[in-house]
Amino acid sequence: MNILIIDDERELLEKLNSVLMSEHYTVETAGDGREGLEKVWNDTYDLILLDIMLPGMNGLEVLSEIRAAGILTPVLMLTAKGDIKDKIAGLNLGADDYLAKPFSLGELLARIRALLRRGNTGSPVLEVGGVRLNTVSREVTKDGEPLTLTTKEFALLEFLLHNRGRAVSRFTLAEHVWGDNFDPFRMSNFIDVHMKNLRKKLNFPEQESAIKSIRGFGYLIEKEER
Amino acid sequence: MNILIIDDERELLEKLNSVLMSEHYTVETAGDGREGLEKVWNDTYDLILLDIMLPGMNGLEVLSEIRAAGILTPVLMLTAKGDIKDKIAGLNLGADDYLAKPFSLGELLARIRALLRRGNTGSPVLEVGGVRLNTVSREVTKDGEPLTLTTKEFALLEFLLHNRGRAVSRFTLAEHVWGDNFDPFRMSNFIDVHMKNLRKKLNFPEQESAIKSIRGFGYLIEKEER
DNA sequence: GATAATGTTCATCATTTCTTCATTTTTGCA
DNA sequence: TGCAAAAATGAAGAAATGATGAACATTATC
Repeated sequence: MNILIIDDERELLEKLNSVLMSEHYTVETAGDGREGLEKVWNDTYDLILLDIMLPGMNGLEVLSEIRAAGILTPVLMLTAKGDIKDKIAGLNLGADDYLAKPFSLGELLARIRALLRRGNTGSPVLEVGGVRLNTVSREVTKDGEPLTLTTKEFALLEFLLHNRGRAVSRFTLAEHVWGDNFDPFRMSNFIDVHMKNLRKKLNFPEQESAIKSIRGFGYLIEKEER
Repeated sequence: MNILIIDDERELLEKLNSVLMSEHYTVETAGDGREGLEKVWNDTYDLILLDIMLPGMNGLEVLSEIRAAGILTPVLMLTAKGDIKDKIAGLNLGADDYLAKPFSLGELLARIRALLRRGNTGSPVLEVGGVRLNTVSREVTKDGEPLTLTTKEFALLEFLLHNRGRAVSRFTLAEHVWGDNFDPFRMSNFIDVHMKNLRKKLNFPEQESAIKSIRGFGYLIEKEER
């Protein structure tokens, strides 16, 4: 999961960055609204953390631009304490949640998880054909038996499950799972290799892998069990 | 997807033209309001980019004429920065979005995509005579039974369905489906071959192929089911 | 710092898909 | 009706894709 933080307080930025990284999110940062928007146009994020108080263009303006462009990525606004006016304005503009500074990291993480879960059942457990993936405890089981997935394998499976019924291109997969650290020009077949290993661990019967290949495009976990 | 740009700044016009072409849109341009309207009467577009500041007839007048004629094509207005008055006037006249100059190309593309997505039924499923093509999951079925299309077949069918009711030339087809990698001078009959294979898979009864041939031009999927 | 675990690159192979080409069929029109 | 251009077709070689095993590199863990 790829998160963009737009905030001008360097200290907070770095702290958030390291906490979110340790929670296995892929993180990018922007120090002001302009830079934030630039990133939003050029990349795909699963969540945006947006400070209202920003130099130059403020957070509400940034949000309004994002929504005007039809980008529906969930946005979690960070506001100064008690600034109810901003809160209301933000929600009207299409913010998905807000959090008053200072906030506890635990609360922030809880809200992030809630937003990332949205659109799904609301349960932190994603499932396909006997395989259950718990996004909170990060445990994966097949028919009750625990499986040990590596970080990348977990992230790939999680992303595919989040996008069930949607064919996901290799490029998108790389953007979300590898974030900034992938160079679209020097693409090798590392995604294929991880998929191979993942499939092997999931161990579905021949020709019935939960993860379908879409030739010339990418991968897909179907919406309905067959 | 067919886009009309009405703008008098030649430089901007050419830049937009080349960027949109490279994104596989079909683009036509007009240098003033008169010429723009002329094109609007004679062709069907999926989106119109309209500069407010035009010599002679201004953009708002053009927009008003278009809407007065009952043409509902989405219009994205281009305005000078901060010209709120124009913005409001434009939205009242039926503009669908506006963008202040100067703008980043990424932003423009994001808004275009947003508008084009709207224009359709909203559903990601395109259909013709029992064949359903899901643009999101990239699955295709005929009467409920899954069909396996190759990348090119899928792209061709998708493009024809997106342009239902419009005859599509071989050249346009090649531009959109093959993109950069096609050389208009070394044209062979590869499109015909793919169409043959596609038709065979869609397997419509004799003489009733969903895909009609337009002699000397290209192909067509009719607007209404017969 | 050694060892293990994980991630990435590389070469190979089977398979699918794309393109070309030669030939036949259809179509529009003189 | 007959002709020429365009389109459809079948077959075959060329190109591409994805799966895979294994080597190599990097990172984490003790």
